[in-house]
Amino acid sequence: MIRTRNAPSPTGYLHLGTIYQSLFDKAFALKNNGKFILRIEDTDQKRYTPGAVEAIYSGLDWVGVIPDESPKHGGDYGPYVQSERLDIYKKYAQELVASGNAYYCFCPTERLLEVRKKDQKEGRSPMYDKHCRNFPIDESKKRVENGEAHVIRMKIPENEKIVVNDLVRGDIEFDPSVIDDQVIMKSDGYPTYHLAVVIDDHLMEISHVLRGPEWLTSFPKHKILYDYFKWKMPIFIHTPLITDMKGAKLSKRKGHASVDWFRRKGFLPEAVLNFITLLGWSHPEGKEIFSFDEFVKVFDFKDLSAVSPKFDLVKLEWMNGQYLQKLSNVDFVKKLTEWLNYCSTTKYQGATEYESNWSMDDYKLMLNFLNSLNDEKRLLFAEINNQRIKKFEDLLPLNSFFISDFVLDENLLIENKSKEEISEHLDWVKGEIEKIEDWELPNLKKLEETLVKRAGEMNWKVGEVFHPIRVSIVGSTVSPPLFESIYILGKEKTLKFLNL
RNA sequence: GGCCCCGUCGUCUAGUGGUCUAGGACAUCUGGUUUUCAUCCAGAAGAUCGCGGGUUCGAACCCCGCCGGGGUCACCA
Repeated sequence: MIRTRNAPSPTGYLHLGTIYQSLFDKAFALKNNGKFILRIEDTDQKRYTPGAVEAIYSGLDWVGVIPDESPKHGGDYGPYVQSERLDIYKKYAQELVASGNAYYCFCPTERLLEVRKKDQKEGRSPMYDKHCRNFPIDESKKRVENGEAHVIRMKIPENEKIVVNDLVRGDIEFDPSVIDDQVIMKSDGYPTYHLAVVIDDHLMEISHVLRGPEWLTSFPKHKILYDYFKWKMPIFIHTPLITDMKGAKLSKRKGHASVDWFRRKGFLPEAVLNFITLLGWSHPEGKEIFSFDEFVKVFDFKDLSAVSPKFDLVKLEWMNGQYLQKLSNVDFVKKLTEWLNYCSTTKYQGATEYESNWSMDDYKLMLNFLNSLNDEKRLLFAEINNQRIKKFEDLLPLNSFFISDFVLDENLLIENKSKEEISEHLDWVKGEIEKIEDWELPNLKKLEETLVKRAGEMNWKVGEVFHPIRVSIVGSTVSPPLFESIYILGKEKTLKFLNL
């Protein structure tokens, strides 16, 4: 039975890396008729953030990577929250102490700090000096019973090379002298990651462990623990580390470490998923755009690369644009409305403030505007915008005239003509628009054709005829198709703006 | 600094000893379509396969050294 898992800790917003790993986990499980498990690793009470668990569910929901087992979805291997499994860890830790593979350590923090400082001063890697390692067990037990503060450390076997295996990297060898006698039980009775993962992955019968490359260095500790327990190890795969364009960890400042950042920018979850799928993996046929279902069919853990890819936002934008274009107008409107709703009713979840050219009012204004339109106009709005934007957030500069006023720049309007010429021209257009009784698109398109002819008669370039109309109505030289926009805007408003 | 991982166009990558004068995609540039902006179409430029040694008739692909980048050295995960 294939069982994969992802085990985020609830320490804040949902990190991109979490959905990156979950997507591979889910795909591999789906392909092999297995299960994808979500476990919450909340053994660090100090870093626990309320709401973080909800953020994990909501982000996973958004991209459609749904766990088969989790605290929320249930399952036969629970509890799926580590803080509810304390008794289990305690039992196994004591087993380790009893078998002589772990020991009580009473060193106070100050001493640990001193040892560390000395190591650094003398140019060594800071490591615990095993001060308590060989205390007689009876004596240690007595001290514990007397309530003395203590932790439990695992013993790293001396003089024995530790070899671990990673599916994509092969065997990796570690010298035991560089491995610390790791604390596995903290003084507060919580286990550390190292003990908890090993126990949980075993008890939950995880067959493949996919995790970030930052775990590579502590991998031997986990292997030793598996050996101590005489448990069969799952297959391990360490993913590539997604970096920013400079090659460093994804920047919290720029925001794109947070899944919610992408959601708020107006990226489609399918596009985000598709894009990160291509980081450290490539389609056997070289395809770039494909559905998650198709991905599931061809994906295998062993095809993952070990290289750390840089996250190219520009390419994501291109891909999102491709997805946006392929949407039907109905779906475009639906997803846009959902997005506006989301942005106007939720708070950003990320490490920093969210920066946007949209104000909270803009979201609401745009939503109201869309709702005020009839179906035909709403669909037309989608039609004229869907190939002009890369993400929903790009909609505002192009369409702000629909929802807010602007200050007209006369120079922009007149350009190389005279004020009189432009004014006369605009008056003529205004007159023609006033004449339109049935405010239907074909009638406006007719006017458009007339305008093209009129350009010839006036000896103006075609563009010169449309330019002033666009500027006076839109307030900018750039807009979606003019007459479609005018149609959506309505006769009244159009007439109001058509002035010099 | 020790240890570990990684190293093909600016970026994501294909490539597993001869078919590589290294392929694709994004970005860039040029041209075309076009009433703006886009889209779309056509084309161009861009990689001495990190460097140096081997092995081999032959290496981007195998071996060694170096260099560079990243990760990690907690009672955080």
